Amino acid sequence: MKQQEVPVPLCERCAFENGTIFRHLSREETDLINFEKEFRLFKRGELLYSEGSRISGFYCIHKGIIKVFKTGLDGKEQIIRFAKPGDIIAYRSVLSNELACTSAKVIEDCQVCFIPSEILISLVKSNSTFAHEMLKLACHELGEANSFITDIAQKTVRERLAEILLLLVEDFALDENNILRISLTREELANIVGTATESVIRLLSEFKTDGLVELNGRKIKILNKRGLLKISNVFN
Amino acid sequence: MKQQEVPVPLCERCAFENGTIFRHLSREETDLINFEKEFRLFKRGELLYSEGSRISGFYCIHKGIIKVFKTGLDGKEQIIRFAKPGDIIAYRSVLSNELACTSAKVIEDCQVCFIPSEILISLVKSNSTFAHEMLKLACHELGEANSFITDIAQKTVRERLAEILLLLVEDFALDENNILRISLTREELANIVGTATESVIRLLSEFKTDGLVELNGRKIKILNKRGLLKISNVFN
DNA sequence: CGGTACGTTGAGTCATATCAACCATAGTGG
DNA sequence: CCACTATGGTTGATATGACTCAACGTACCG
Repeated sequence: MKQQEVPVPLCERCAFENGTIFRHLSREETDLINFEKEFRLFKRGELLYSEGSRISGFYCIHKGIIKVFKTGLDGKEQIIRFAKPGDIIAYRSVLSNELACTSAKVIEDCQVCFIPSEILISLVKSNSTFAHEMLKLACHELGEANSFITDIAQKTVRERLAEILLLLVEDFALDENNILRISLTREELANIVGTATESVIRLLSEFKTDGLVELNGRKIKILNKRGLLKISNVFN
Repeated sequence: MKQQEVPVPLCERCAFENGTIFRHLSREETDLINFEKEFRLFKRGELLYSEGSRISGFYCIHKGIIKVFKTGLDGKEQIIRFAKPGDIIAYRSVLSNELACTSAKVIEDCQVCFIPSEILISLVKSNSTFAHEMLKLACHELGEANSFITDIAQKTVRERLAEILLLLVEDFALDENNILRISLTREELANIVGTATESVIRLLSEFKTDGLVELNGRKIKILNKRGLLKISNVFN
């Protein structure tokens, strides 16, 4: 399919369907974004922006999945979070006016809207409800980052892998066959958990042996959530 | 010294001297805070608020040092950050309207102002510059959290300890004898780095052997910043 | 003077990283 | 159509960083 054949989504509609942050905007404001934004398509593996670069706008995901990661010294990626339809990325650098502290790469083919920095800044200035919602968003993410720090610092790889699997279930849900609706390489899984690829492989096959998951390439079928929860050492 | 003998700081003055976020407020706005705020003293070891509790306001630090931490399952603390004069804490929970995701405990005797939640919310609503500055603050912290995640996930304990020492030098500076102006127990150091107390002790004494630091109880004298930088594997 | 919190050291263990070899798959180009 | 290559997955052997446990020293405090 050629790029021009994919219809450009309207913000007010996408806000409703995907629950974007733009749901707190007036019709005039979403119209402004519709006018100023640039619709882009990206394929798996493509890079949206990379660490250290200056950012001239942020992205609102309409379709697809993106991984946001930092690159360690030896080139090893640490995945910080995923963005899926309705999420925005790169807003951090825009608002703090710093260079990008992460890179973003496509996991699953994407349709995104690119919105210039000025728009975000001016909305924050002119619409106080929107500003508050952005603050809620940033503060919420901060809370999650703090939890993640504690987990990585204190839990074993085994515990973290179980926890991450459950988080992925929360974020991306299971299909009708209980298969996780996000497909990651073993290396990517390792780069979330913060471990070596081989360790993920070994632990996954242990989980399989224990009847917690079923593996078929990148398809992970979740058989026993409760069991994973127990391993992960979280109670919620 | 009795509590009433310590003079209550004025926000407009403290904003100037300590560079608080309130420097972006008008005189009327700081006056409002001065009127509504409650001045409090805390001694080392005292708890300002704790994880899971509902927060009715936030704190602006006038004097002293506070550690902000999460408690892991086995009760082990993970220190997330420190707050020193000019910093505010607990704003995250206020703005996201969530329960506190951290606890805060005094490291060095403190003078703080407690400001009710409503004030912060209303300032965000009414003063767009202030809202933007709060966003910058939150986004900046988010960036730091992301770096920390990557470090903990990828670096060795040795590297992290060296890095943390340098970060502490940045944040709290050295006195005239090159001694770090923050005094932490070995356990607290371990709880920043994310390791066991014994590991910190062993590594510190290695650093001492290698002529990088000099140890005298909790006093840490920094002898060779460049050496620590090299160990920490950061170049900046 | 006993108690409590903190610091230190040694020994043993284990989880996890590293290294190496190998297989499967898919895309590429001649 | 077939080598060729790249990428990802898997497994085993080995090394080791870091944790745990335990004992003991030290210092301050009421």
